[in-house]
Amino acid sequence: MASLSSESAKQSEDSPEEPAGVETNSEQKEDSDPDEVSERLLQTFQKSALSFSPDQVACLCEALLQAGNAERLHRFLCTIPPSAELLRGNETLLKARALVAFHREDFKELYAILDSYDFHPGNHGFLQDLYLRARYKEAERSRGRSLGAVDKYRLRKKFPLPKTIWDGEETVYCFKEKSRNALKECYKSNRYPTPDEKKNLAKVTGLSLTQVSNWFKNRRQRDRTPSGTPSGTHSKSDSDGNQSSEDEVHMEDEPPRDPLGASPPILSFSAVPGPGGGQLILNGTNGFLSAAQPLLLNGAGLILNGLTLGECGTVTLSPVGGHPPLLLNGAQVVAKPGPALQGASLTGPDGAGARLNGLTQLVLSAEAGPPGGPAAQHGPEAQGPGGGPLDFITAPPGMGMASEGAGRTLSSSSSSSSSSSSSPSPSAVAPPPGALPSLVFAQSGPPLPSSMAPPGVVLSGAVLSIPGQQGEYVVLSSSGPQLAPAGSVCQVAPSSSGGPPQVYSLPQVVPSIQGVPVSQFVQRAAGLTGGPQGSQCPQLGSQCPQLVPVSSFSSPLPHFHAPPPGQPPPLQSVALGDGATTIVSVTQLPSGAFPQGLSLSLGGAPQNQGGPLVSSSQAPQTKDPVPAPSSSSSSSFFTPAPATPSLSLSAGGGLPLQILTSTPGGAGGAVQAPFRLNPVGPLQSLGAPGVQLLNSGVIQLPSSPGGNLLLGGGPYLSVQQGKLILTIPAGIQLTSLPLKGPPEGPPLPASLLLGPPPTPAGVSPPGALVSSPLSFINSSPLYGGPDGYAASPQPGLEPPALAAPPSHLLTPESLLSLSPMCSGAPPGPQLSQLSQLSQSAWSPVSPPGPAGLALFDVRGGKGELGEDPALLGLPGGESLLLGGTSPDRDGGRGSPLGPSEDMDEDAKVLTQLQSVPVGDEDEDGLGL
DNA sequence: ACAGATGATTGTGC
DNA sequence: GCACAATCATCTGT
Repeated sequence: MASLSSESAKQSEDSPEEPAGVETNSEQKEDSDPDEVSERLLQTFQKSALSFSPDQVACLCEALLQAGNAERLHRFLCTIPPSAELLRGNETLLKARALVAFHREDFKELYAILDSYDFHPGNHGFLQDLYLRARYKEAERSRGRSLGAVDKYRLRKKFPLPKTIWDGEETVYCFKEKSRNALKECYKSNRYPTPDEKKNLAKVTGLSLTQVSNWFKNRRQRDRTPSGTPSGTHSKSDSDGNQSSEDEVHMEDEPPRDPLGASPPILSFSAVPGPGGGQLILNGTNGFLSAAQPLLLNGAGLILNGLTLGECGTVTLSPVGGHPPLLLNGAQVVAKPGPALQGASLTGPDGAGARLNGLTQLVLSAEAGPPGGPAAQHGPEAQGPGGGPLDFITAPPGMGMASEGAGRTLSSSSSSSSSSSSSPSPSAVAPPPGALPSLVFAQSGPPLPSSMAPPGVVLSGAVLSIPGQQGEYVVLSSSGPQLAPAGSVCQVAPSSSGGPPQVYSLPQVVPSIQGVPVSQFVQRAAGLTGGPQGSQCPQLGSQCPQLVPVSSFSSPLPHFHAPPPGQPPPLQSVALGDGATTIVSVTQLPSGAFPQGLSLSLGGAPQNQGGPLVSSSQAPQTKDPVPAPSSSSSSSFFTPAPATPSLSLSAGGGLPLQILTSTPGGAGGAVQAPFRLNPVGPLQSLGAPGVQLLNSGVIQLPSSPGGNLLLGGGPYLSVQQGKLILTIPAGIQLTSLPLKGPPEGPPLPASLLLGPPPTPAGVSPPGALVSSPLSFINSSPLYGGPDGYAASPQPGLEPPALAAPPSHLLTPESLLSLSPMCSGAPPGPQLSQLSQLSQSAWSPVSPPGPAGLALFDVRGGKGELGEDPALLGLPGGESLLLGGTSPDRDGGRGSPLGPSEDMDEDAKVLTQLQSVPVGDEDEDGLGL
């Protein structure tokens, strides 16, 4: 754009007469609005711009400025040769150019313009506003989040207004010192000035009559109320410093501060080196994990690739079984001191320790804290029909959370930011901006299967992940032999190529609990758990609501694999590939019916080039498959088996797990459907081998009000081809713990925003993921997670240990968020998707069930089925599944799940979170 | 028009 | 970045 002007300038240097930038618009038409007139005028003028005198040009600019159409103004300016004559002394033109520069976000140019000329005081207001907005916007960009009042204040301090647009007079608060003095003088003599005196004061001070009146009123109020009465002296001496006189000791205060702070670890992963060798792999460029709470990583192998861990109170990495080590590759870990103390420790197995490769920021600080109070307890509320209190939620910074409050994140990556991220972490090393390093936490032990890249499929344990060669497909499945009622098969075929897809069959996963509805299990679980929490259980017991988001199937089917022939599923296949993302949702049947099997089939679809397709098919029945929302909400559907090779996962009876992914709707819309996991079931152990979540969009893990999320068995997250895959191996428990829920949207650095590397290959080494149970593949960032994740390695292991104290569990607020956030950077196609996705926020919704707690337990292991006492005995008894409902406030897009409840607070939270990130502010004020 | 209460900003210190 | 006090603005009741 600037180019236009420059070009034109060249052409007609001094001769204003040349038709310089003609090119600009040929298009016309546009709004029929009121603006139409101005548009026409503009067009007309543009054609003959040359003939205008500077005054006329200025007039036209003024008109366009008033109209507030930056676009047109820009076009118009392009037609004007930047000749000195025209510009000289033409403030209107400069203003116009400044405005255009602002809209184009060419801040440098804006500042240059503002500095280049001493503007008339009459224009100061406008230009000051422009200047400050530019500063704010710039900061927002670099920080990846919207600015709060304080942030803006600091920026104002940091970047004082240019003298050219400011008289230089100091102002305190809103009033200039001079005005304040005049008011004070008057107040001394007369606390109740007459209207005339007020008018006079207003005139003298430049303030409005209202302001003068308010000032006197407030002044009297302050004099009166506060402490007593300084009456005579009311005047504080003013500037001289006086004010302190009053004692400020007001009350003491502070009720207990947030208990939230101290909570049990929110996120813990533990993998056992079992056969499958539980590994935790976090691989993503965008990935961001932020937890207010401590992070516990316990397990055999941890691989963090490209993830940023932020705000964890504590991070504990302890290798189990001597397994090796942690590999941090380019990952950043920033932990803030948390209340609770688990002593942060980073430990490598054997001492061998973790390896840090690449840029890594590791900051661990541990503090001891009380176990945390349960701040918000779920109490009664937790339950709710729908809503338990959901706690957590994270929104991407960019996303707009209005509230920034929470998010603090590590932003090291932000590029320019002058801001020093001063975080306390000495050790922190800021990664180079651009580089988002891929971080990899790789275990030393098992070699990462990068080699496997080829079509290779790696099966370990229950999970199978295959990175496609070209990233074509990724399949993760874990098998759980046992229960699978329906023989579901997982097939993975490389899609991209037209070639014959290869299909692999994997054992099915069957979560079902012998036909028993999950809800029941839940209850049982509760009962088993007993304990303190038991009390709460009742709520749970009531029935775990199962989330039934969409209309999925109403009738229970035994299990199905194939979709009913007749129905054309609305969405049959989804391509996870960059390009198109679709949503797949697998829902359980509404209460009552549990489908026995669910199958997901992933076909190799051509993602953009290779993206895998995912289709889910369920059996079902009637339902209209598509509730679909107009916009895309998550819908559930069945997909028949795609012709293309596909991978299908089938879960046996009653999986409690829902997976919803939203699609971009195609188009334009904002599709924000998040990916949701709704846990339905209680703790049961499922024989299910694994659960996969594929989500192009956002994954939500709702946390139940009280729950912890336990992941046992080594779930891992992997990002491939831009997708985040969560794989849950055979046995896994998920419990949600409450966290503080700051929305942390971690602001993503720009680079992060981009998300997963475009490369098809994706970040994750394909083979790598072998055994881990849980994988997330995410093309888009993930957001919020459940508060805590605790993973217990294997069934055998005691989850409880990991689990946070019960008390904490309930806290609604705490949530863990996993968020790889993205900001909405729009650019590339992929990006665009991401951005869309990113917008969606996780909203945890409490499960419908009375208690918000649901437990999710998936176990795959062979043999380990169900009944694991351990599992049942989740800490807290509250178990949580991943589930969430979607609170969609957005428009209802559909949150199917949602019956929700009242979301009182949740709502608030959501609101904040949802605010969208990027960009937006601008328009406001400038009126353009 | 003023008193009060209350909400939003601003300014500072840690 | 948070906490807190100082200021201002706005709304309600009298």
